[in-house]
Amino acid sequence: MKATKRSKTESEHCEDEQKIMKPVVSRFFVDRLNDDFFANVSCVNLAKKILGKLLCRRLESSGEVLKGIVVESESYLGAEDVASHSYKGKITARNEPMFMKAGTAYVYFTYGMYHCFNISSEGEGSAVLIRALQPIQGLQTMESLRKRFSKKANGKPIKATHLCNGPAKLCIAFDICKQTINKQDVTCSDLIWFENGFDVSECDIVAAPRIGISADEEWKLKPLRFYIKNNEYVSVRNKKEKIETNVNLS
DNA sequence: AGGATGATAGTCT
DNA sequence: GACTATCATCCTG
Repeated sequence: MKATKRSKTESEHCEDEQKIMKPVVSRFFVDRLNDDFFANVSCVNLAKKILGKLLCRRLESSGEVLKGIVVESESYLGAEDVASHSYKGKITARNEPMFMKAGTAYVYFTYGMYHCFNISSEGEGSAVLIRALQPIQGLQTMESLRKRFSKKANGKPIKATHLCNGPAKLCIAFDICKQTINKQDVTCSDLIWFENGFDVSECDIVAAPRIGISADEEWKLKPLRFYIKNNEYVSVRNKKEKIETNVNLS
């Protein structure tokens, strides 16, 4: 295993970020998903069709591009969704990106130390939470970012299946934080974007209840979580799903 | 392989 | 002051 060259503190990292304005290399974006992909699609359908697509992240410090296949997502709807930050149509400083143009990144901070990454969608206050990725490019950097975060620094390697199998884990592995990524437009940002990856047929999409919802019984059970059937990279907590209902796309 | 628990601070009431 | 769209760690088996 090669040694990592990253050893910057958080503050140095942020300084670099402001200094470095690297030219955008067009070949990065040949397969980028644009407004055609994000607009005019319901939140639920966006959550489904983003499965198999590539989440791409260019690190400001090194210019390295990390990539991972989206294998798990969740829909958070607008005013009617008890589990959504936009419940009752409330707009706050935090959830503002949920109300912005479809394709806007919504990064929020939770549990005192973690970030979660969403994409706003059509539908007032709706967004899609990216819950898990199958990493395909830059795994070594992802691993060092994960290890840097959990300062414990026991040298144990992290298995590829455990690198991005959770909403906060993928944010750590992709260096996604509120300060740099929140409100980025993924259709034109050079820090974060999506690319065409693999077409996932409808019969390979599983719908299930969302994770970590404690509020309302009805909304807790709604099948608004989607993942690629039998994929090894979905978040660990949910491999014990008992009910796997195939979804009808249309 | 899986259950229990503590960490830790932004956000909202 | 209460509650997190969670995770790493420390157990048990």
